[in-house]
Amino acid sequence: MVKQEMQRQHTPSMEDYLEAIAMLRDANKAVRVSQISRRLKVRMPSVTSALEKLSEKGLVVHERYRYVELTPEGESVAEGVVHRHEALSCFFTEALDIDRETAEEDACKIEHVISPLSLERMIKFIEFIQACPLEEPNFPKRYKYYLEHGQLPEECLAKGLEKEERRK
Amino acid sequence: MVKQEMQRQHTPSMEDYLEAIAMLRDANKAVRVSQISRRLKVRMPSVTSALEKLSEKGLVVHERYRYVELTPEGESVAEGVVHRHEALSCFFTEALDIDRETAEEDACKIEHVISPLSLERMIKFIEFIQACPLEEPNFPKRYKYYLEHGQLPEECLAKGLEKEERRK
DNA sequence: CATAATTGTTAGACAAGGCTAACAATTCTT
DNA sequence: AAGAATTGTTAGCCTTGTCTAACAATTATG
Repeated sequence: MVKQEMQRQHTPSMEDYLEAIAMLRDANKAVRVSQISRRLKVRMPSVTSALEKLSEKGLVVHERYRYVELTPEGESVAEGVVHRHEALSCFFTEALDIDRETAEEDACKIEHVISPLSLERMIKFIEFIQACPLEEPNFPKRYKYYLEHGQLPEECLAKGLEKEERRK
Repeated sequence: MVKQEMQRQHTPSMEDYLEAIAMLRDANKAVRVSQISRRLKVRMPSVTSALEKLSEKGLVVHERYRYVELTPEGESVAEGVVHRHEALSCFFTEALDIDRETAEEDACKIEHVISPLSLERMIKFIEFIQACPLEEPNFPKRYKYYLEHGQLPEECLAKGLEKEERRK
């Protein structure tokens, strides 16, 4: 097998459709064209034509005028997108202390382009700051202080000074 | 003034062209169509037609068969893109310990879609971990340990146990 | 300086992914 | 169950951004 540029299998647009279908199905029961249209803020004809393409690729099942379903393969693609979305949005809210709305917006864009490695590291990062118990006030707390006050909290400054002292 | 969806002014493609022009100019002296073509891995006619569009928008100056220059406005747009790129790539390498190549690739994609807030927070984050001197082994060091070994370093585990003990 | 090599442009094709207008099927309401 | 309301589809158009092929200008070289 020749080593070739492993390029993303599906376009951002197609990923958005798959993700929307998966999430609507999880929330409700049967997925309709109109719902996808509303959720993605595109007109219904755009949905119809996207579904046709996804059908051809074997990712969804859609008979005219009927509900939409994911095939097992479509399911697994959607799962991947949703997973990336959730990891990203969690990283933005938990690690960077971004508001939920902005975090969601950014996740929606970035989920289509981020590398597996970077995603994995963000997940590891969250695990790490959640697991690592060293000191209180701990890392996220000190970080928030820095965000709010534009400078390090007392205990950091103090330690910083100590260090400088020792160096003399 | 009516509140309206503040949408990104320029497409990812246009931003890529502006960024490439700025960086080529910084590296060399005069920017040619062929250089842009090579750097962005698109064919020359694509460059020509992109330059025409950017000209119409007043972002570049380009007379047929001659060098390409940025207008002051093009300059400032390019500066923004380059700034986002550098902040992102720095965040990936410094904060998440990603290799330079992957960091660059991700930065190239994400620079077109990230919100100003998330970008600002990433910058703040880097400043913070670089400035905060609390303990050694410090945060980035402990994080790397976690990456390599899949579990927290000794001193974290110890602290974690202490905590649990106290709770009994 | 004449011609070869390189660089750049034009013209035209094409794919993706949106849209509107018009029509068709389905579902709701009485 | 018949008409009204809703939902979905078809047809066709538009923009963006790429490409190839063919031609034109510029630059380099013997």
